[in-house]
Amino acid sequence: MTGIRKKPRQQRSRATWDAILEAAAQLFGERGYTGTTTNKVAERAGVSIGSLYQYFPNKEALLLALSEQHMEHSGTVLHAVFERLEREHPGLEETVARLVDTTVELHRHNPNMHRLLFEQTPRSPALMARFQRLESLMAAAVGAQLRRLGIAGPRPEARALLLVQSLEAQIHGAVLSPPGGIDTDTLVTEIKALCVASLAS
Amino acid sequence: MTGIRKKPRQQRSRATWDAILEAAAQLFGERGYTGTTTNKVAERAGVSIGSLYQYFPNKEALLLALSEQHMEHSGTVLHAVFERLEREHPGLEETVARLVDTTVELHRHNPNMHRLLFEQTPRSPALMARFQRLESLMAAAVGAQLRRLGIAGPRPEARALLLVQSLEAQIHGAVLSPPGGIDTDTLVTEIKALCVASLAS
DNA sequence: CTGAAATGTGAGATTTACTCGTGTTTGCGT
DNA sequence: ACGCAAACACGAGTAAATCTCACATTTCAG
Repeated sequence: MTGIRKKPRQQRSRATWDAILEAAAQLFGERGYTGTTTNKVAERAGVSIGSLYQYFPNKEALLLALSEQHMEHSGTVLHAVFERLEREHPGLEETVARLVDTTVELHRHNPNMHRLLFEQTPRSPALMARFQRLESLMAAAVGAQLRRLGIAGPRPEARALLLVQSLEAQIHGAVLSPPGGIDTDTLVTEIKALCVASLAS
Repeated sequence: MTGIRKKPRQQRSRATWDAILEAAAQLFGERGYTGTTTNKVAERAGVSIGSLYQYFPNKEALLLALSEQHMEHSGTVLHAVFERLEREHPGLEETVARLVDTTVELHRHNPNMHRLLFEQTPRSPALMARFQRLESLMAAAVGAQLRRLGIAGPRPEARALLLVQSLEAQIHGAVLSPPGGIDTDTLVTEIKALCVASLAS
């Protein structure tokens, strides 16, 4: 049901594993999740359908593996930003700006994958669990920044979690569903302003 | 592709129409969207599979019809709240409190339907369009409140839209995915506080 | 070289969304 | 009351997709 059926032990199988995921990423991006069939994924990857099911127990497992890669990347990038914040101790405005800007970049970098994971996909419990885990990590890091800036308030964890959820939703909307009449940059500026205002007691 | 294939003209057919949607709501709630089959929906509704497809051109149409009902209800409730705000002109804090509380109630009222529409479902273009339309209406109404309170800022539409997205995400998370260690009421209180702070210039 | 484990194969079993030809009920003009 | 056209209901059957399984091929340690 979840994740991977068998881990590759030889390079040969690692290659087919990669080929399958690469083909899945391409086809999901081109035709959407429901629009791609496992047979077509196997075909484009140049392997038999049997090989696909040797490594991924079902279609959703392909999506989960892709989400794993994507979230790992996002986690790494954000981790670097938080480390730099710990080193340089910038003020509130600069801190918010850096976090918002990198999150915007993460959304801009591969919009298809983002749309795939957060819009076109039936969010299974497994996928939701992965997402919430990343959200928790982010909230913890944001909470640390709030404490550093002395604006953690009476409930640091709650405040941090809400900020993470808010920014995620706002940035996702601003980058991926640019609404009529307002351009993305305007929205990003306003996002930063609102966030700073809500914290500057 | 979209919506309804044939509108009922006799009471008899109206009854089967209702039975089908009721069965769909139950099964979607119990087994999720991908976990329920149209055949099972027809079976539980006590009608033949042919009858189902007489009224709903495909599986997704069931979901769309359900979302229609749900959003119509939400729209009505929120419309009433905004009308009352126009009449009574409460201050910022009270305005935010009323909007947050009713949104929380809407989420609490039928969590399964909410989860269904916003988590378990592949968000088709049709569904996304409906959702964004509701979001736009909300943003317009919130914008009017901001102007009334004299806190619209330089870009009222942008600010209103961001507030709507933020509140939706935060409340959705607080009510439907109560995170470990923090209870819903604490989160709701903090949501109001953050929202008011971000607007009290 | 050899055998066992790992990897690869693809026909087909199973499931599911959806169609279509046919039968039944309802409303209505006469 | 009668008949008839339109609305409604039916369910076996079709096409297409997911996933299995019995067997073939490759790799590699000893």
